[in-house]
Amino acid sequence: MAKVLTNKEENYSQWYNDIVTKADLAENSSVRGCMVIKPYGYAIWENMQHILDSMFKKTGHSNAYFPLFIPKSFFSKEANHVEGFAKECAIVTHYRLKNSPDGKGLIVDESAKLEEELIVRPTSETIIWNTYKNWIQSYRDLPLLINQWANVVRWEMRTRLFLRTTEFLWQEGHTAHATKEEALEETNKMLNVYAEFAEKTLGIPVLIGKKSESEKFAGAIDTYCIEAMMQDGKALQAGTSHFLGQNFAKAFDVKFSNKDGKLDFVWATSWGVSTRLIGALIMAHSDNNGLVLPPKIAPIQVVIIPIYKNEQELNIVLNRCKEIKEKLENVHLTVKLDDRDTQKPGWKFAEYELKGVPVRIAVGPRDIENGTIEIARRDTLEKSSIPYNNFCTHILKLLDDIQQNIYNKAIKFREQHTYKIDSYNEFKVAIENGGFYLAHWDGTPETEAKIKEETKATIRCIPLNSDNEEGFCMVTGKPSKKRVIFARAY
RNA sequence: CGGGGUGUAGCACAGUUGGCUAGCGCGCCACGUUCGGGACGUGGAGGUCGGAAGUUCGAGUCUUCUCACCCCGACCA
Repeated sequence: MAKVLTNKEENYSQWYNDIVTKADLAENSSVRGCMVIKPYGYAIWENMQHILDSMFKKTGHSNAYFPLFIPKSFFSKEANHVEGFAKECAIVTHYRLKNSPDGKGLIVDESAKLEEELIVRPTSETIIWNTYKNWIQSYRDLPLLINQWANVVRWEMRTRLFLRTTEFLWQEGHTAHATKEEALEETNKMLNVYAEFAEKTLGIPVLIGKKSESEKFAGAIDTYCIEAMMQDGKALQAGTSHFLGQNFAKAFDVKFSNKDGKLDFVWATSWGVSTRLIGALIMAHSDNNGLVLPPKIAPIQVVIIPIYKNEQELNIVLNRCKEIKEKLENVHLTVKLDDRDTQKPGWKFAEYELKGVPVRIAVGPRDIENGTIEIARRDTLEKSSIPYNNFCTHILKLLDDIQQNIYNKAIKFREQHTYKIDSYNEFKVAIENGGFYLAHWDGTPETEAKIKEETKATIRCIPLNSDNEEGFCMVTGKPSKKRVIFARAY
């Protein structure tokens, strides 16, 4: 087979880019730092949307939509928030163009300058809280549980397909609560929704934890996150859930009357995941033959490829293929029958491997004769021949196996690349090979900054699900109550 | 914004100290043989060599300017 992908071990970035482009997920657009998501890539995103949406509905959330543009003044009402985002905003200053006097195209009409500039949202806290102010008067209006599916723009210096683009798609939940406890519970609940989605649907094991002060969201009291390990040993933040305290309520003056008739500021949370999850999916599971998709998220779960030499064989084989397709669709699988006569079977095999389709069925004259079908699973690349009778049950079980196996493989990889470490000198050497390092830290931003500067590693999170352990900071030797996770990150 | 690099066919590239009609591979089109792991043969189409100016008898090649993109840093879901 012709080599189509860069070897993962040779050049991880190139391998990643190859998969994104060759599996037909996305490409760079001519617009600076922006990405065109192609139909196959978008289908993955749509599946994520559907599954997440149903999880949000179950937890009582509703979808709504807020404006793309945020007046600059809204944006600067929360001090930490503005500081965090000011450096990466796209700003609308004018609303009209005119013909250039020299006849060479269009220029900005200076007379159409906006009185107040509009910011293209990098996140919607400000516009949403400005709106919530009018929606909330009483404890009877709470909790307010809203989610938005939207695009946002962050003017990043360097971009990478799916992982960091100037414009990206995401969902952002913004909730308002009467009490601190309830808001904290919401923060935690949504973090767990994300963790469950990552693990059960995407097959990506994640660590749940809290961000350090320097890594937390601009404007949050606490930021919680799910962190995943990619196959080069680097960490990827796959989702965040923020406890915003009363920061935004105070900035936008959102008060409500409680049951005792007293005025109080509401408590807030926000949480989001983005198209970055597609990048996570690629980097967590793919191999040198291309993408490997967990069945639950795959746009095509089973592909059927007919094999034939002449028209007579084609008729027989194609009839069998159509039967197979119908039976699989009856058990609610997404099936594609690729009966194009413009590509040959070998080409199609390679193509669907590149695209990560979990199960491939091939049917040829030999199978018709023997009463079998050939099935190949993408995760292990194993092929086998099974009887045509009752193949549906077999496929359903196989898809479950694949879903589970992909997750098991990923968690095994993470375990093999997670280390407890106590010596900073050893850490400096070991971090070069990637991986997660559980180490003691004295809790100060200074030490964190020193480690980042010297090793490019950051604290990914302070894990929530691990036991306390007395120890001493690997850098300063000061006492520590718990190990935190260090890694290099995307 | 600093440091480095690249612009030649849809993609990936070669093109010598300036020289004749600008090339290879993949892909594309046609025909034939093939079709159970990205088939092969023969023929064919496709280029203002990123842009502008300059040097020269002559520029893909040299000079200046300019634009775009990529990589490394700072920033970040």
